[in-house]
Amino acid sequence: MRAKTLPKSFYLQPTLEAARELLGKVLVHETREGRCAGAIVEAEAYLGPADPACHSARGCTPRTSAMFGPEGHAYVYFIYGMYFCFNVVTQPAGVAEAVLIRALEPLDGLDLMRRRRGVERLSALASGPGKLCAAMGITRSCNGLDLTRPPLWIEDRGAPPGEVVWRPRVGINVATEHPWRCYLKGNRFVSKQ
DNA sequence: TGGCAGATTTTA
DNA sequence: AAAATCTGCCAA
Repeated sequence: MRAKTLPKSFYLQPTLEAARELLGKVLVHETREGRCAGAIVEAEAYLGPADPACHSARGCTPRTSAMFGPEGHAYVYFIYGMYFCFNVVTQPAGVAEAVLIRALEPLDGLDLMRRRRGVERLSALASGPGKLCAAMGITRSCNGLDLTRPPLWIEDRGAPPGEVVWRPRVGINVATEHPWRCYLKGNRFVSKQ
């Protein structure tokens, strides 16, 4: 089956549904170093100002402005002094919700991903939000990019995603009671089962 | 295999 | 001061 880039309209759906629909889709990044890609196997929904764990709950700031922008664009932020996290904006400009991509199954450009990470094991390359950004070469400069075209986009390669489970989100200290993290059951590339 | 400390810098 | 994290080290 030929790969199809997800159209902008894909991102305009309730954020929880977008998170589930993103599982199995393929994130691709092209840089001077080469091209790499991975299938999304784990994601978390962040549901705007009413969700205290969502960055937009503290208003629009220079850091979070991309989440307040149009759907289908990237929201990338820097965390813990050394990692980046990659999100997909899922609502129109002014409605600040997003899906955090938490883990990928590496598909293309495996050597490049290994080099960037300094790790050999395939299952350790992108099994976490910080790891996948390092492996894919996603940094500050990707913040706000339109995900419907190069150099950073998401495509559908027609693979059946598999069984989806919902669990509480990880790495947060508030609103931990909601099962807004979804992943492919039993998948070895997920950050935490 | 699981828990914990340390790394490191941006943000409000 | 805390952060939507990761790694290495230690114990069991």
